[in-house]
Amino acid sequence: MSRRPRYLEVAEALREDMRAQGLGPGAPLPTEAQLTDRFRVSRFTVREALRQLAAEGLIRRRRGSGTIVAAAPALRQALPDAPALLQYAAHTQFRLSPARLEALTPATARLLGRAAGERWYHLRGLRVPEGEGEPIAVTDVYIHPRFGPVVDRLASGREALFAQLGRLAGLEVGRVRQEIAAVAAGAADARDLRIGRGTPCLRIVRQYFDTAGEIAQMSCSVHPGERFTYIVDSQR
Amino acid sequence: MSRRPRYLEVAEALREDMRAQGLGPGAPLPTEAQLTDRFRVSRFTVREALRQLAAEGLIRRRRGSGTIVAAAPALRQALPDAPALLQYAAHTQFRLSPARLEALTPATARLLGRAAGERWYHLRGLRVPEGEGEPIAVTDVYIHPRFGPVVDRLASGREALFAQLGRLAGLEVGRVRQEIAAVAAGAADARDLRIGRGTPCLRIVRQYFDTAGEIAQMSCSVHPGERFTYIVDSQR
DNA sequence: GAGTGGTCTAGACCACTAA
DNA sequence: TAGTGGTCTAGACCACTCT
Repeated sequence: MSRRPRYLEVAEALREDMRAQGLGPGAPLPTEAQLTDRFRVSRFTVREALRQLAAEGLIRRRRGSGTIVAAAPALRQALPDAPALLQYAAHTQFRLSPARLEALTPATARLLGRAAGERWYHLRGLRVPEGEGEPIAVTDVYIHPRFGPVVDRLASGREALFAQLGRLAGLEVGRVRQEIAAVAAGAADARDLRIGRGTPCLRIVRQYFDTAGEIAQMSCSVHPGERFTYIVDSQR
Repeated sequence: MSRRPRYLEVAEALREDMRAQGLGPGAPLPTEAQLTDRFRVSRFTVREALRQLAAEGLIRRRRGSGTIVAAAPALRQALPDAPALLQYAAHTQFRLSPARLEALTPATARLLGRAAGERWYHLRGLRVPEGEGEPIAVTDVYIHPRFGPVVDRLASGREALFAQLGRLAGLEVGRVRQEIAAVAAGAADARDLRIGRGTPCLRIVRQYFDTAGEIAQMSCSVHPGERFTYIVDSQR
């Protein structure tokens, strides 16, 4: 068996197919039987691959009817508990600007619930799908000055910034507070996201605290409404 | 084969186990081998059940190590009923239209993740501040037909519909799934909320399940962005 | 080394959809 | 009625964790 699970390779091949052939919403995908033939794998493996794509919101499946490309290829984020939060970067990349120590402007301070003039490391990042596609989010990240020794080693890529901070500075996440609102895209965000000004967006402001209760990082993400859906699943 | 998939029954039995035995975070669950013996099913069925629980965030699995109860999402305290979740609910009222049994339109069915043509009781409500002020949300509520005997006794007021259903029909909420997105206000919603068409809004689609895992109620709320913010506070 | 969960095969029957 | 995806069985080998 190869190092990478077969079903992930099949999923990747299907993603590439949809991209290359420019399949739009509603376009049919091959049936499971056709895929087992094409990839020379069992139905189990094909179904695992399709399950993966369905979980990503890329396809929809209906018994008796078939598999089609989903209406809105939106990224879906599930489960707001911290571990899942760190993992949702799975099929996306985060492109970072260099970090700079800056004073919070009054508007930013109000948004983040801090005092204006506080100094934080600030960087701006764009989250894009692996391969190709429209940006999914633009994020302003603020990192507490006590992490100064490691901020220059934060890298673009798949790993979440908070996970990198944990690895580099031995930080453990304790609590995450999120504030979700609908806003109209501003000028800078609209440009970076390649959308029109005023497009409805989800704005998610997060505050990360370590296990001692000290605030460590804050971020403000803006997601175009049609490219992102936030899902919470809770049990009593 | 029974009408209800075997793996859902296994999942439900395991949920009941965790509840009855009061298993806390980190407590080990039986191994897959033990569960195949106990329930007399194949490993596939056991794994589907465990996959279900993992997707709900109830358990965590690690190869070589075993399956344990997951750290509880801190969200849970906020979820028992909608008013506790929505901070403003204490000072608002909910004005209802009468419930009518209707077939889901294709668009609504897609939004709610159901099949078009399914028949549900439908009512539309407007949440307004006590005293005076602009509406805070407009909500379409869908109630499962099995509650037919009590839907006419649902009343406008401060008590959440789900709480009323619980009181009138002896229903207990088991799981709540919420899907949050940013959308532009449509014509009908804009009129009811007295905002302009295209105004950014938070759309929250909720699915309520009873303790047996059966879906009981669904709702779709639309909040003008500047009148509503959704806050999640999660603790590990 | 023993035991765990992760991946995978080759079958089978079923519920549902669409022609 | 033919074909789809959903469920399920009985096996197998593997990567990983713990002791």
